[in-house]
Amino acid sequence: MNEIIIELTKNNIKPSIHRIKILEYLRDNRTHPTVDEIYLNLKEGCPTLSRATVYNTLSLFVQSGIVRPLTIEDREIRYDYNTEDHGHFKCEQCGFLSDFEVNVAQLKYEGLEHHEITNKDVYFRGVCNKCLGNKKS
Amino acid sequence: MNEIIIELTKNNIKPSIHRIKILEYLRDNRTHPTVDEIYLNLKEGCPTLSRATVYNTLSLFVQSGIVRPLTIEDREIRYDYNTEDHGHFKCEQCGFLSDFEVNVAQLKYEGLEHHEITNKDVYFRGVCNKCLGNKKS
DNA sequence: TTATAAAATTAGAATTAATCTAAATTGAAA
DNA sequence: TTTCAATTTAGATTAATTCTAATTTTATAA
Repeated sequence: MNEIIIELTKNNIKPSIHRIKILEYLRDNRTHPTVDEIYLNLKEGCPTLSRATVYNTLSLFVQSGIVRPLTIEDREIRYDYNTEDHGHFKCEQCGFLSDFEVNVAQLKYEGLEHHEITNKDVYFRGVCNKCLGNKKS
Repeated sequence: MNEIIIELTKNNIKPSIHRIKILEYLRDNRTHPTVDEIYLNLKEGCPTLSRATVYNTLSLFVQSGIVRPLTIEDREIRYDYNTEDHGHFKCEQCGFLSDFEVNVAQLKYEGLEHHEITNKDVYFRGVCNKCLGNKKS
C-alpha cells in the first residue's frame, strides 16, 4: 500500500484512494485484467466507483508508463503492471493470456532510424499445452 | 488476378468475386487497411458489397493464414497480406502504421513448452521520424 | 435444361468496449 | 470558512464488430 503511494507520487500522480486501489489491484493480480474486471472487483469494496474513473485512471497510468496496455485481444484492452521484459501468449482455444520469457530489449531491428521507440510488445498466439492435452483424450 | 485465384484455391477457399477482390486489395495495398477502408474502396466498383461480407471474408482469410490481423490499435483491427517476417511500428502522434525489419522467427523465448504457436507479432510504438522532425520547427 | 440443395451475400438490428459530457463531489490553499 | 481546481460520477453517445434472417448465387443431380 505504501509502495503504491510512493510509486504514484514518483510519477507525479496524486494518490487518490481510487488510484491507489486500481494500481494495487494491478500489482497484486497479474492476470492482465480488463477494465471491467478491475471495475467489478473494486466496486465491492468501494460502491461509488464508476467505470469512467477506471478508464481515466488507467490511461493516466499508461501515459506515465506505470502500466502497459495489451492489445493482443481483438476487442478489448487488457492491462499489465509494467515490470521486466516479457512476451504475451494468447491461447485461441481457451482464451487464456499468459506471460513468457523473451528478451524484447535485445531484439535486433532495422528501418526505424530516427524514430523514438517508447514501447515494445511481443505477442504470440496459438494453442496452450492444457488445451492440446485435452484434445488427445 | 490469376495468382489470387490460385492462392485462394490452394487454401480451399472458393474464389468468389468478392473474395478475389478483397485479397487482391490487400495484396496491392500494403497500408494495413481497416475493414472500413477495404469496404469503402471496393464498394465503388461493386456497389452491392456489404460490410458483413468483408468481415466474413477477412476472418476466413485469417483462419487460413493468408492474411494476418494486426491488433496494434486500441479500437479496430487492421489487416496485412501475410508475407515475410516483419514488425509493425505505430506512431502515437500521426497514427501511421509502418513495417520494419525484425527477425521474429529467430526470437529466443522460454516458458511455452508444449504450446502450439501459430502466430508471432512484434509491435513497437513511439514517435516516427517525420513527427520528430516537425516538432523541432 | 430444370429442380434442389448448399454456399455466399445482404441489410439492418443488436451488442458492447470505449469515449464524452456536464454535473457533483472532494481536497487543498488562502 | 471560502474558493478554486482536480477528481469522480452517471448516463448518453459513438463506433467497430457480430448477429440474424432473408435473399441471391452457385453447384449438383435428375
